[in-house]
Amino acid sequence: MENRTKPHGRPPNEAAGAKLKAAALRLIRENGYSNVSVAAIAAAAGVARQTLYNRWATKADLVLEAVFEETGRYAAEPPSETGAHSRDLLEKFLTQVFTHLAADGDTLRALIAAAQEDASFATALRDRFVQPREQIVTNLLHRAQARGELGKNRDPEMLSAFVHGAFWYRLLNRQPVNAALARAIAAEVFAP
Amino acid sequence: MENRTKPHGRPPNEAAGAKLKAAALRLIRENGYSNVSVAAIAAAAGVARQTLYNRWATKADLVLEAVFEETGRYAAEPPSETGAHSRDLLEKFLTQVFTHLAADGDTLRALIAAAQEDASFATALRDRFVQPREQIVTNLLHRAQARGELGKNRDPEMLSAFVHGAFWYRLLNRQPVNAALARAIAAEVFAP
DNA sequence: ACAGTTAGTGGACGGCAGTCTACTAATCAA
DNA sequence: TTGATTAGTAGACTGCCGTCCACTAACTGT
Repeated sequence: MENRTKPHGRPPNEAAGAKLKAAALRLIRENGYSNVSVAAIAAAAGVARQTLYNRWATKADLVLEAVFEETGRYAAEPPSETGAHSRDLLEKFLTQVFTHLAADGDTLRALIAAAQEDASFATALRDRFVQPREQIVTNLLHRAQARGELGKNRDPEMLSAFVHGAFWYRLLNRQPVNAALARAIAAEVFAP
Repeated sequence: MENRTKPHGRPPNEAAGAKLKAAALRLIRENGYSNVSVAAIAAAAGVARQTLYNRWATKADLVLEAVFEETGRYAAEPPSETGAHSRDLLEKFLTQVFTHLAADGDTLRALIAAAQEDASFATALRDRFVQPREQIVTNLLHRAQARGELGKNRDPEMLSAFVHGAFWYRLLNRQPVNAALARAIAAEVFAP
């Protein structure tokens, strides 16, 4: 039911939202997530603090949206077509994710941490970020199984959890998350 | 170089530390980690806030020590001896860890979150909690490989990251971490 | 007994998050 | 033009964290 009741009142200043997202990303990349206060973001955007809270409930929600707009598109490409081996498709996909994460790995760590203290933000993070990526890998593994590149006795859901789990485990323990890890994960998943 | 200079001055009140740990565990289990303030813990222990800060730098450090004293011993048992298959040893070990974690799963999530915002606490958590458990599994997998229960082409370090990663991934995404997961993990690691 | 040293207490302080309120600004409908 | 409605601004307010300080308490060596 489209609630198109043509709202009255002063229209939101779209530029303010954009400036807030830009300021948040810039400040956080410069100083680290926990060293940037909501007040500092609002000040850098030239906007009142309340204007930020009019759009997002917490700093985490703002940053999630800002990061998502920058990197969210990339991982949306499902690698399927060609005749390449599924192992290589998986490695390529993971390498892409890890590469685009290089600039914001610390920020993602902070967002995962924020999700532990805020159930509704956890849902948002899961819906927008975690689930889609998990689904891509699960689909890839199912296809691999159908093509006979993965044993029929393997469990694609569990393996997908292994893959993302290894990624999270490395990330949250401040260990390198790079192309070498992508290669090692893909090799182990498809180890004969 | 043992610094045994027999310190002068008023001796620390050992009971205060114990009361603080007990109060912290009790309050957190009742109300959740983030709903318990340092002031509340100190008040419940009948002690000044500064006394808490004399012993621990943050709430996270206090809680880590309190949880560690309760559950830290359990996972220290390395399952090796018998003639059982390594798959079953792994499942048994994971079931033990998950079971003893049942009461404090939310607390562990909060500690992992705290580690993302505090590098020195991250080190403490890793040294006391994460590393030892990872080592146990890695050793188990190496033994399995030596016994021929795991293919020579498999990578025990990567598999260990898979195991703990799957655990973290489930825990941090608020999904069940129970005996069924232990069974599924062990089955997948040793899938032929 | 007394000086030196360390611990515990109560309270002040600055910084931050998130809420709220009074006021001003922009838009639509009648 | 006027009233209703919504957005933005500035600032107050509460609750929390972590630090700091002045004062008191307990212990050791001389």
